[in-house]
Amino acid sequence: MKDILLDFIAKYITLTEEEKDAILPMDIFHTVTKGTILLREGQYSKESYFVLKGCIRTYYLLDGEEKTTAFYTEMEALTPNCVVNQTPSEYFISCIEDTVLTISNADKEAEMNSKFPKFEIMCRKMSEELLAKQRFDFDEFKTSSPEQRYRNLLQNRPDLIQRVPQQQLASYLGIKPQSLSRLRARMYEKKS
Amino acid sequence: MKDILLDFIAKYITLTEEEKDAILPMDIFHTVTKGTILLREGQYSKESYFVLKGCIRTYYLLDGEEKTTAFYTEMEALTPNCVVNQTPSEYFISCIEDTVLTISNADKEAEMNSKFPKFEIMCRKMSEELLAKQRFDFDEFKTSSPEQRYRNLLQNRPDLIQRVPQQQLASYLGIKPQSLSRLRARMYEKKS
DNA sequence: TATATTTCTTAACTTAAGTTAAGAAATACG
DNA sequence: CGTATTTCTTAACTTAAGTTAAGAAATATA
Repeated sequence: MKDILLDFIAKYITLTEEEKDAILPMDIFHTVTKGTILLREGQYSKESYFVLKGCIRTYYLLDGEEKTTAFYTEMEALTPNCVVNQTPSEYFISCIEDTVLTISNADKEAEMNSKFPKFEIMCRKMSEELLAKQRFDFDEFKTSSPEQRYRNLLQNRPDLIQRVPQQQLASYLGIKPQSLSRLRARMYEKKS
Repeated sequence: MKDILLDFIAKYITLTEEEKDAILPMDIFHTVTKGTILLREGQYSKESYFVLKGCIRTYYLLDGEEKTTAFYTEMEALTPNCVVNQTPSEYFISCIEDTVLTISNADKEAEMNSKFPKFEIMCRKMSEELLAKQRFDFDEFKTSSPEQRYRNLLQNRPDLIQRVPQQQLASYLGIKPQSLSRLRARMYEKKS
């Protein structure tokens, strides 16, 4: 399991055995069961997450309705807005599946940075890449119809369609669950 | 004009007079006229922009149609995806108004970092904040209707509605120009 | 200033998403 | 295993966005 984290880090920087040994005992590994809520609206959390196995989602509660806006699966990191802005969280984070993840915070990051300065360089790179990806995804969303978005998802993250409930997928695609059902029916009858 | 840059930096870090003096002669200030294209699809650029005065936009050319996805005005920074990913640009960047901006690149950033290490800390902070904002905007977009998005824009960036052509605003809102016209007509007849 | 060009608005029609509701399918759980 | 609960699908109807086209308004330019 811990190899996933090291593999991920290896994409950005090269670690010595010493450094690897420094990371693992940091007590950042956690196993959480399906349905666990990691963060609630209104909380002032300082925790960042990195998914090693499983799937978590962020969702807003608007007019009593859950609006899912993002999913994080293996090798994906999430620092909630509330951590960055030091404001109460506007959304919830919950586990869609039994999930193994690392939970970190500013103190632990500082510890990492002092143990090996490369770490900061890695974070910078990750942050930049994430920003670029985020912007690309947003652009793609803006310039696509719901059907195109669904086709994109099929193309790029087919696993999500299997592992995530449709109602959550729907709001992720910016539509209602009924519309997603209909859209899919439309697509599959076109094909035949 | 250069004060705008210093004011912006002051939001993140405190500069000594020496440091201020180090920044200004770096030859990063440029004035570009309305209509200038700073970056074209396909180019491998390494330049980052920071708008001091004026407005620039990013747009994709899809099926011969311009799809505007973002605007950058005073005090906003843009590092194009192609710079981060080292890939050809997927979009264009052009000036909507006569614009004053700084144009920077990795070399100049390195120069800055060596001149005062605080600079790197600032970039990290900015990057994190930007990521949080970007995610928030995306979430808001996903969970809103075109009309809500327009109302949001009226609320949060009313200047854009004045300074940006409607067809560009429309794709920024994820709809067609005709739909924006109609949407506005609908809104204003409701009010009366 | 007059004319050309671009941008914006309006309208009629088409397509697809939102809404409400009911039943089917899948899942949870006693 | 069977029942309860949740999730998904389907359908009919409403609302709004996409499309096509034409004319008005604004802007650029000769």
